[in-house]
Amino acid sequence: MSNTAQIIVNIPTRSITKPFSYLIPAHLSFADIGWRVLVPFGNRKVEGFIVGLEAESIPGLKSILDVLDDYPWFDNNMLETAKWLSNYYLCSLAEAMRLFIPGQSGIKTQKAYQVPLTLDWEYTKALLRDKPEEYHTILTYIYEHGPVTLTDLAKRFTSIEGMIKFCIQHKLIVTADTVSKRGKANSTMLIKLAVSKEVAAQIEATLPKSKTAQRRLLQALLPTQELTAVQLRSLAITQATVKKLAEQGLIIICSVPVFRNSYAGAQPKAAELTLTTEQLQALEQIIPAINDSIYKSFLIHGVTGSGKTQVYINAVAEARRLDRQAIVLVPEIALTSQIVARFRAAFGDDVVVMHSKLSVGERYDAWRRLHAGQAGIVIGARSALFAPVSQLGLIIIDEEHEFTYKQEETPRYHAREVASARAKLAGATVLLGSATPAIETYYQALQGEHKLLPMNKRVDDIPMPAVTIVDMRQELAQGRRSVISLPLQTMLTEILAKKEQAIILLNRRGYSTFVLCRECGHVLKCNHCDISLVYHAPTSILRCHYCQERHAVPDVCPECGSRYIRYFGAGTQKVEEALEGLFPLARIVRMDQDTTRGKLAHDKILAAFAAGSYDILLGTQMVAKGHDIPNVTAVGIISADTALNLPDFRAAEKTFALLTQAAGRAGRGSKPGRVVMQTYNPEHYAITAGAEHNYQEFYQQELGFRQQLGYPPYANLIKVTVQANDETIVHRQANQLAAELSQSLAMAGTAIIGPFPAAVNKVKDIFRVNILIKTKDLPTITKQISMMSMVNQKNIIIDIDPINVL
DNA sequence: AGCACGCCGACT
DNA sequence: GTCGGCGTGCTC
Repeated sequence: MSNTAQIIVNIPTRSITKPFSYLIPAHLSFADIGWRVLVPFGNRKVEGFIVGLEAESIPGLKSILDVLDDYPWFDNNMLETAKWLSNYYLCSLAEAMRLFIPGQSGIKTQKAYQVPLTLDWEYTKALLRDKPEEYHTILTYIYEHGPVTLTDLAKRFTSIEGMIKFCIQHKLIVTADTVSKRGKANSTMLIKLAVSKEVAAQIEATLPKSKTAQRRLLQALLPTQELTAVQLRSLAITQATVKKLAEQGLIIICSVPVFRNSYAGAQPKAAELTLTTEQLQALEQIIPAINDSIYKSFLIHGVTGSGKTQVYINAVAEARRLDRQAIVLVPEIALTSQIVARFRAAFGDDVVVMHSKLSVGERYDAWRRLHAGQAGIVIGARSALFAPVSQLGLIIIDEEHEFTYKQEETPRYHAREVASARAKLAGATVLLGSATPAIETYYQALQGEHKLLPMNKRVDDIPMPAVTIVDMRQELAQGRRSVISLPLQTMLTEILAKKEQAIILLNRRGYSTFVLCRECGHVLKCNHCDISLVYHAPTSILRCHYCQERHAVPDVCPECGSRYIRYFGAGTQKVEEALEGLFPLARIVRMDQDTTRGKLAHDKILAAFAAGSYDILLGTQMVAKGHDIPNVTAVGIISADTALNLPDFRAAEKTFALLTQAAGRAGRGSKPGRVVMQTYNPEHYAITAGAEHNYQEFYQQELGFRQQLGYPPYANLIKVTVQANDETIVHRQANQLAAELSQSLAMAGTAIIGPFPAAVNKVKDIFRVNILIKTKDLPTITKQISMMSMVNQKNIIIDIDPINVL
């Protein structure tokens, strides 16, 4: 008999790594590995996850207080995935397991106090003699009302802090936190016939005429043998009648969970599409793999508009046919309503959509539907990867190169890596899709880690748009200083005349990107961050895009007192102004973080644009994603090298992906598309290859660069960031750490680079210094690091496979 | 994460 | 001589 459980307590800290042992009380003897429980921990009650059982009991153990669900939350696959994650990304098992819990924890704890039963009131009176009257009043209140929450006390009395502290110190009150389970299931009544149809019919016939309600209920039950609460209400049958029949043993009253579903409503099945040859060829490879139930990974390298979504849908249909579940990851749910709509059209209520706007309750319901097998497909951002699907058959990652798949807070996992780990453990298929695969992914595909499935043709053989590169240095040489070059202006004039539409991309919001004093060269910077302030025109205010702080525009330069303060660099607002000047009759709509505050703002703007209410859509990278508007025949890229100038090794990759994606928006209908790219680096391979839609060319160039500098895929990176609010301390600590690392990680194929200050040296008054580790043997190095004391230091961030090294 | 224990500065 | 600062260590 195992009566002891090993439990990971759900506390968000790296310093608790080992499980704790608790007794399993007799009434909870069913509790097994994977269950979520409530345990006493110190003087608190916390959530815990059972990860092991052992037979012998150690004396003095505390007991599990309760279970949090009526089934084990973690199955073996989820537990093993969490272990893998904690091991690979150097986080605690608790931090990894929390990812699988909606809202990170299944309980809500409220601080509460009560008076101990053994309290000596005479002694207390003496103790409180020279204290304010309030002390006694509050103590009496706590005594009379049992455990009283801190919020309740704060509402009723003023300045309770000192009193609480005093009482705890003298043991007049003790903490007795109140714990409530989160995301309780809503349930509804369901009544079932407890006897056979024949018997019921017989009884119904013999019932006295006066019992009309009971007879009606039995009659109603005869055809289906069960009725829901809603049906009972429509039959006007009361609770009393139901109770009567239940007492006679004719019916059973059950409670069944109901699920909140903000996407409810059956959708019509989409018409079967005729697949292209390339789609069929891809599916010929994918479908057998799903049937095999052995891990296999595919990379669909498909140009924009080649019909990847249809391949996803058919693959998911196959998994569902085999009664296996599918996880579909998209970079950002708000920007991908089209793919969600297509899945819902094809699979109706079998689809569960996860997004950040769902309440914790809705999230719980979605999770429960998946767990109960009531839904088989989950679509969402990277967190959907942790859905409780027990029959995992397929994981799809759309636009796999997107940086949003990397979580930028601990645990700093990459969805692609976790997907492959979870799929390996489940014997599932992974399907990655992109027009511009990440260099690492494509490299792995060529090494045979992913089966490569090329899709080079657009659906209906629509040609790729023709791209013109405009050298902005030449524009300037010809005396043109506008942010809109002559070729771009010409293109826009032409398409406006034809009543076609255009998208303009500029990866910077605001009006101007920096504000400079022409007298002394001083650039206005944020007080809390080491970054220049951005001028926002409509409000005439300077804003920091890192800490969001607003500053008034100074009349004179704070350095030299000069009045020559000028705005430089173009943001979306400035381009909007320029476009309005050039095309006063054109209807222009701007889409960036500043205009998409609301819940469905993206969708609204895109829908209005798609419906033809605007001629030009202008915005940041969000205009380049997830839509398909046939009347868009022109795309203008104001500054193709915005991302290129970042001092990061992925700058070229990011630029190439964005250019390709933006260009792909043009000419999706019957009319051919055109693209104008403005740049100061017209000969850079990210730009030239982007203009030619030539991934291979870009890949070869970029791979050479990566090899030369020993960057991924030729080595793995680990970024160690030291943070502190004192610049000298940060540097001292970083230097010390770098020395320590060079010593303990000294081996061939591993190099320590830095410390060097982060590109934005200070954010919100915190200084950051990075140390970069390059290694060809990641498992050994992570193991070494995991034994160092720095893994427990909270001002040190360890980022395995960082997405940037800034 | 909390919370207690513990060792050094400014106050009745 | 005490109140209180936050460094260190523990929680089954």
